[in-house]
Amino acid sequence: MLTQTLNTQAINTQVRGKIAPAHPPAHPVSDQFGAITGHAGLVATEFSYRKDEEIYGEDEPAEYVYQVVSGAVRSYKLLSDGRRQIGAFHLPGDVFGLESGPTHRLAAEAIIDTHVRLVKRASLEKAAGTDVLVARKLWAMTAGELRHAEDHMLLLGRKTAMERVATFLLEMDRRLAVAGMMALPMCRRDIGDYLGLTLETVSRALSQLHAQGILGFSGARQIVLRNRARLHHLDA
Amino acid sequence: MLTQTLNTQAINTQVRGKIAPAHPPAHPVSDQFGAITGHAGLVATEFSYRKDEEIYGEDEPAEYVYQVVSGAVRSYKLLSDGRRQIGAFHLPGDVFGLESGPTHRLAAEAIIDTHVRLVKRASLEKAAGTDVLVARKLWAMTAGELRHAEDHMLLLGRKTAMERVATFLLEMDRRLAVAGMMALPMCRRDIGDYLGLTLETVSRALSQLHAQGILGFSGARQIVLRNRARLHHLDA
DNA sequence: CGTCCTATTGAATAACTTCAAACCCGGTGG
DNA sequence: CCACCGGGTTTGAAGTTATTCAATAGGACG
Repeated sequence: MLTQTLNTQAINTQVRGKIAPAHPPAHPVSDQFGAITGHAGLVATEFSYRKDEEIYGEDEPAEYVYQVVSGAVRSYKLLSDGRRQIGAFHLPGDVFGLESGPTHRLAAEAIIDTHVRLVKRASLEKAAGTDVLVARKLWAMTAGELRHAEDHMLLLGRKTAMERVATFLLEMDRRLAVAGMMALPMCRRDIGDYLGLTLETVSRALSQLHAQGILGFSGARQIVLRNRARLHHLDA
Repeated sequence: MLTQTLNTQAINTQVRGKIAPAHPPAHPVSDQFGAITGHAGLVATEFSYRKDEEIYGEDEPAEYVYQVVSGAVRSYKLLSDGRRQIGAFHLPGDVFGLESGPTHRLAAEAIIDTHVRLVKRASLEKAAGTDVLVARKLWAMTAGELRHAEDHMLLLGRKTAMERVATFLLEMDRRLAVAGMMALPMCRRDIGDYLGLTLETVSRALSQLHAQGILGFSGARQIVLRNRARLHHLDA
């Protein structure tokens, strides 16, 4: 597939190794899969998805649990008329698709060409049934997702457009900044659908932050934060 | 305390029994505490909170896990300037305050006079460490909260005011309707802070639904749904 | 070097909020 | 028993924020 070779980020990561991107995120990834697979001797498979390819659909049976090796994934829900709410972005190291019940409650798509590792949900269930530490880890991962969702409800329900964009920039800075610069894998529409805004409103907020010198661009998706303190202040 | 006897809902439930309200909600409550305490022989204490009393604060150590016996509880986050997002309402039978980590990430307050049962978090942790079924149940409860949060993100990020109110009414109808009527324990401001709207917008939406004959009032907080199909249609 | 997709910017519009006043009802006290 | 509070709710009018519709600009890639 030529499309894969078009994405330099995916190539680089794949060439370098199994999981860790070239520059490990500041965020504590600590190999969440390893904590499980190491313990229970589970078999992890690798797989790739092309840009915009669906990984699983909403309400599909949850057969696998995934970890992003390289690339990026969006998890989302749709309304009948096409309005979309992205609940989370999954970046290298992140686990996604983990369910306690039988089905995926959000759909997942690759934002860019993406490599994942995956294990069968059933084998995790089995491991959790015999190993209390595995069970504890699964709970902790779901609880981590819940915390993010709770923070995001506050953003969606009560923050202004500028506050939402500021929060987003700080989150992405924390999760994927390399040498003070972040390479956003997602487009403005994705950001808008994550923040409950239109793509135009996101663009206007970013332009305003740029005009105030709070951030710098080198291409629309390459952003440098020049003043995190002011961004925190805008975050409310 | 006279205040307690003023709330008929609380009285009725307390008189009838420990947990189940007179008319069990369609929603599967199935005594979530019992599934744990029965298994591990944990000691549950009872406690009461008066209207608007704080049960725990945001970021407080999570010492207990609670179950509503009667009354109602709101879980919420605040921004520094006082804007509030209610993440969930907890009604009789619901478990709340369950954390995988060390602290409560939302604050909780009694909406009306409320009775709870509670168990020490540490004893649950201990039980989960020896009994895989308990561990599995705790995970499932957190996963249930996550599902609700994911649905609510869609509402907060992408639904219109009318759609939000319609969703709210259907949720409350499902969870606390008795003989086709629901007695809302919370005020319009609470509803607004749950739906990411102002109390005035909530009131206007309810008035409009009333004018269209979709619901009936007998007092501002006693609502009868007269046409669930049309409400579902408005929900998008 | 052109093409296509994405992003930016502008202007008009719509939805919701804000501010304000009136109303309603449950509870209190005369 | 009734009048009166007072918090909560409804309704109205003006204002604000974000959306929508439209056009231009920018970049990556062939």
